[in-house]
Amino acid sequence: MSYTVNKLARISGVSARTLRFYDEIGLLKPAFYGDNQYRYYEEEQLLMLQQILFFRELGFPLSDIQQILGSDDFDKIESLKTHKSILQSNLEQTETLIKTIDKTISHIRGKLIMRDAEMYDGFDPKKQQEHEKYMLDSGIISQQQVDDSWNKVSHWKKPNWEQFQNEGEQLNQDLTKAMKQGLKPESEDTQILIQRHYAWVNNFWTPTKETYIGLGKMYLDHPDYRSFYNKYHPDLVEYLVSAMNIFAERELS
Amino acid sequence: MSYTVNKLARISGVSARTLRFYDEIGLLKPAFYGDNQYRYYEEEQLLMLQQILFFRELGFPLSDIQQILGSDDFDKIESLKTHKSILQSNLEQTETLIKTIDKTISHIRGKLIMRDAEMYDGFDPKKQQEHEKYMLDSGIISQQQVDDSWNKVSHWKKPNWEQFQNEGEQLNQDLTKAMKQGLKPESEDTQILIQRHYAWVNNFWTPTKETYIGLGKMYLDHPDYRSFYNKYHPDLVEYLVSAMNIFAERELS
DNA sequence: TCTTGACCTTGACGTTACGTCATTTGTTAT
DNA sequence: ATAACAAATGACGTAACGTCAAGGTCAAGA
Repeated sequence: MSYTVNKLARISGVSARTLRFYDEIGLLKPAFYGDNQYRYYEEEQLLMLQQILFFRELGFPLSDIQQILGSDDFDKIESLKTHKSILQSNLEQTETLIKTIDKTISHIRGKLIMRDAEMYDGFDPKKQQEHEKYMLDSGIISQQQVDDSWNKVSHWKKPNWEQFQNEGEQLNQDLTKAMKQGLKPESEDTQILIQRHYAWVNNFWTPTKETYIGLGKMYLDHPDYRSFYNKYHPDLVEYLVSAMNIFAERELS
Repeated sequence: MSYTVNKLARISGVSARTLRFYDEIGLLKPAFYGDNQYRYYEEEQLLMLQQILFFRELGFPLSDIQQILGSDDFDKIESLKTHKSILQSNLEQTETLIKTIDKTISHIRGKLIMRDAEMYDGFDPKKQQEHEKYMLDSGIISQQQVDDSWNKVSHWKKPNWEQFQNEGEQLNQDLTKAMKQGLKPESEDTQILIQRHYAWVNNFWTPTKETYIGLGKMYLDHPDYRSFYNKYHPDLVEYLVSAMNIFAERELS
């Protein structure tokens, strides 16, 4: 019962090219060649091949496998031991690489959060921290909420940020338009816009009646926010905040 | 301050060939080429190179590095994440490989111990077990000592075994010679040989006066041992055992 | 000015373990 | 006989450089 290349390839799971290559480098010679130069393998070669594949899966280079299969059991054990220690140092190596990757990811994320924190409202990270401090000190939000908020956005992807910024931009434009049209802050249309504002803020945290009013107060108190909203219209902050107060009284608790 | 290839190579720790290669594949072009075709790099390229090397150490292929360095931080994080998961599956893979190696080592060791157990005294493993049983039953050694003995030899390397066998062979020949010369078992020369026998047995376990005598008794009782020593001389067993008894009485306790 | 030695250049082949053609010859089935 | 299939050889491609080889360039001393 002799196997031809493709038959042996199929039953052993390697390619015919591989068998030809092993023949070429002298790792596994066929049992004999036919008059047609065809390679014919037998059981013995099949067993040999299985040994080869075993060591190959362990990651031994073919040259080592050659020498290992020609050596006795003592030397096999030695080879296995040294190979094992190589694998073990690979393990450690890979573990530190993974740690490095983790550190790099959080580093980049830190940069990104800073950058985006600046981008979405036009304030630089230091000012952002001031605002946080203000909100903490004035009891608008708790430290826990600050942390939750950062955790929330740190998982955001690019599209999230873009959508978030677009929503904010659109909202402010719509508010400006409503104000210019002379709509009262308590008007239904404006309140619908404030509903959108509330939902928008929910991207970070969920204000209560009290803290939503506090947020409005911060808009008024802080020159950074004033100048931000002044880009749309000088009266926009007051308009927005009074509408927010009405919304808070009517809808929040 | 422009660096030439070798200078940049030295300060960055890569080879000049590597820099030329990176230029070739467009990964890191020099700041400019001189009229002499020399490559000149500047700080910017040094920083770039350090980025490249960072990702290279993480195991990224150069083609990926190209694309990563051209992408923004979001995509970098994504690349790092996917690379991390690749590394993690490598970890698992390697761990199972190590386990496989361990299993293979102990498998081969098992075979070896069997084979060597046969080789060193010419008995096959089953008979060896009989002898162990005999020695256990007759109180020559304890189960603990049997285990210790196997543990001892299972760490042996090829040279150990060869030396051990050579020592035994030499000792038996010397004993035969002494016997043929008409030396009495209690003669000093013969007792020195027995001293060697005692030391030889110590390769496995440390007999007491009583157990050393028991071992001699086994040599006499067991046909396997008789036929083993008969290869040297039909009277060798009796000669050896009586010398062992004298040694035990005089030297052991 | 000439030479020397250090430094630079561009090839081009070698490495690992095959994959993937292209081309040709051999076998088998209809 | 002819088509379809199987096997052969040969050669190039892969990744990331290492390692020559052969030849230009630069700074410095004689």
